[in-house]
Amino acid sequence: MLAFCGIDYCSIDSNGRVKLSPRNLEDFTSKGSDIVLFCLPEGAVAVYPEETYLKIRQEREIAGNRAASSFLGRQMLRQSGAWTQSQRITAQGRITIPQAFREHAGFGSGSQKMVIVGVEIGVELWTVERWEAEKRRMQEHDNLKREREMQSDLNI
Amino acid sequence: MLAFCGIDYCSIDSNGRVKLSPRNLEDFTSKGSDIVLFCLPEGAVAVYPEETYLKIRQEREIAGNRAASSFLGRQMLRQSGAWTQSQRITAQGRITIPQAFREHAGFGSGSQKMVIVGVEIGVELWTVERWEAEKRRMQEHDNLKREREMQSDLNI
DNA sequence: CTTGATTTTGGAAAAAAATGGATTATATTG
DNA sequence: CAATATAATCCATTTTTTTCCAAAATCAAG
Repeated sequence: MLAFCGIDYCSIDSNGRVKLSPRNLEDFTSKGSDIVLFCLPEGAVAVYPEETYLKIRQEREIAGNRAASSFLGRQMLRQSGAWTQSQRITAQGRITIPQAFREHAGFGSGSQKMVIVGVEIGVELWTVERWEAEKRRMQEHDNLKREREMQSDLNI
Repeated sequence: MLAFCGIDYCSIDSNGRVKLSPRNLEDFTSKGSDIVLFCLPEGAVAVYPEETYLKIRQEREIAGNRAASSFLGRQMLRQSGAWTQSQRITAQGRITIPQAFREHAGFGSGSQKMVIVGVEIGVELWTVERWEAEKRRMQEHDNLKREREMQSDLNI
């Protein structure tokens, strides 16, 4: 079975809680129920199993211990610290998105529809509008790429 | 579980006291309840566990051990001396920000809303306004980065 | 050195928010 | 169309946060 695939339309309640589909739940719990929420610059919230996140985190490890004594170093720490939070999936299969993360991803204060997108190594939470926009953006990019490939095939 | 992560909206009272969230409190107390307050040039106050701060300071010392025999050396000592203060977290999980530090970070005299930002090795205290500005600055940087990446994908 | 005033500190009570669970609604499958 | 499974809403309980008050400590003036 492929893990973390497909798209779910579901809802986030006024307390920021999201119920995972049984399929996604299973994918998470098979790696332990510790997860990491991470605000993506794209304007969505990513959810990874903790062990997966730790690997990602290592790849962009900060050089040396000088981190806290320079502007850039502090900014990097701030970036990854502020927009990351670990959590545990509840007994009812729900996760709670913290206030600041909800704002980042464009979720209002009431309960509303949203989209959970599987991204193979975890899932991403999007508002319906932003997901639609992202889909369009990806398609445009692909179209451009197609044209380039066709063009360069002619030039050989 | 990741330490010192996430963002908390909370408040500072008219005496400069801030209540830490249980999550952050736990992260501090696991390293002993001695902490160091440090005014950042970014216009916020950083809070590190004492042992973490000592490491940061050591790194800085290596860079310049001219100490008290030059203008620059004295200025560095003055800088870290004046804008650093050690303290202990109270039994109620509160810390008190000294008057001078409050002014540095832009906190007025009354009680007001503020933001506690996790930075992996400690936390930072920001006024709401300054944190919003800092967020925008980081986001702009990310937007530029995204455009570059997309562009270079087309040029392969 | 003593007294009075002001600031700081700790604690408790009230308010707000988050959590868990259960019931109701919706959708899906046979 | 009915039965089952899944999702969403609502409510009660607990936890957390904030405000307020009293006690202690510090400081200043006499």
